[in-house]
Amino acid sequence: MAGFKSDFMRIVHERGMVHQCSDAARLDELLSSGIRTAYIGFDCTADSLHVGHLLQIMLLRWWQKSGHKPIALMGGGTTKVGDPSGRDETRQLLTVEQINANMESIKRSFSNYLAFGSGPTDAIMVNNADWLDTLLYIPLLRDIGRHFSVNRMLTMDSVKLRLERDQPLTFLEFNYMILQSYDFVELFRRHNCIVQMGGSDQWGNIVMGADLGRRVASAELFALTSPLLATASGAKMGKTAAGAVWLSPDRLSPYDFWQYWRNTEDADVGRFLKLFTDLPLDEVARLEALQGQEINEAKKILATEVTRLAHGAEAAERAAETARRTFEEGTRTESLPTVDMPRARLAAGIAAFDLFHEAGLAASRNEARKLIKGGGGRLNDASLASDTMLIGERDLDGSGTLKLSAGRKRHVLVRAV
RNA sequence: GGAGGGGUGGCCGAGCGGUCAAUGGCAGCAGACUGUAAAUCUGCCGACUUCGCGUCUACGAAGGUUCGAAUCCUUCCCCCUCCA
Repeated sequence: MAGFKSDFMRIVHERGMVHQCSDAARLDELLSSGIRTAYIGFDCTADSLHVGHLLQIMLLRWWQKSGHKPIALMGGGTTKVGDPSGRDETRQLLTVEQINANMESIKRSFSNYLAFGSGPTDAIMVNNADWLDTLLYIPLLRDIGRHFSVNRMLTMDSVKLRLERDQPLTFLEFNYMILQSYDFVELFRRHNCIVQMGGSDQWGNIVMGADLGRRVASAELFALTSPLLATASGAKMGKTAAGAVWLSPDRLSPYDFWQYWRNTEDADVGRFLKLFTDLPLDEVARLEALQGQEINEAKKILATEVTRLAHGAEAAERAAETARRTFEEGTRTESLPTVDMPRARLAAGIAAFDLFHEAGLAASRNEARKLIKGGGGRLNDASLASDTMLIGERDLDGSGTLKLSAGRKRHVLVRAV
């Protein structure tokens, strides 16, 4: 691992972003002798990327910062097939409309991480539907299919694991790796792209693409994968009560995104700083050495840095400030999530459990009751004794708002209008 | 096409005529302890509710038997295994 000549290989290895690389020495050589192009493919299965994609995006970011050209490939075509990797069940088929809508929505997330344009190291975005949609079956079989050994395909983890676990695998999904391989070759032909990166579960698919490139285009192609991430206590990255940690602000507010990182386990702080921020390694070393309560400073920096990349500096500062005022000063801030409530209803009084439900702190009235009965409901920072207690105008502060909390971390302002 | 096995709450997995809204584990939420951490302990964990051992919806789908079915029967759908 030591002794890489190229910035990219040195940086991503130092930061622990690499799981496997097909020929690290040769790739290092190529990267130190000119501008190279790499791509990562992103499925359009949801309308937002999430934390699980972040490491891949950071790889592209370092690729570009190291003086090379990144391609973000949108899987407009491959999503119609569905990647069987790492799944026991067939993905639900999405309609073309859904896929296109998802793709449009996902595109926006990249702008903060990559500089797009037409210069030599500017990032570009392409859609594999552009070439996959019009493929003809027989020509594809004759030109590409003959290079694929079913024997070998059956040994690929994505296929093998399904079969070993007696889970069904459709022919449709079986074809995914062929299309992904085709993508790699197509991007080599169109953009002289020589590297495909991705998560470690993509290793097999990527290597197949590299092999195909060698056979049909005499291309020297490389695979580089990132490790599968879990938190120190073993949970998969990026899951919270509300589901995935989305990168789109429409799905998850910058404040909640910031909070996700602020709540990182102690043992993960250093690793996450290396993986998900641009901070120099000596700074990371200093932060992760902090002990006890002091490591909270490192978590705040982590949260703000990651949020800055995802949502911009302004949103990150605002989230940090909101959190500081809320948690450290215990004061109320306008920037907490706010729900409007007609003044007339407050004047009449609203049962506590109703208000918690309507404010979005509980999924149902029942859940709100249980939350409050269990001692987790707070009004203006004071614990609520009864779930049926009426909340009304007298609980408003000078500016006409009151604060509800579910537990210590989730807060909502209710504003009389 | 034939024979056998199976489809249970977010996931895994018990139940196999009533006491089943359904054991247990995981995940999740809340409380205690803390540092907005981890670990640990405690409570909650289908919806509604006049909060009551009340009502409704749920055990692949549709019918049926029964006072009563997740549990039995029939048909259908889907999955797995073996045979052809």
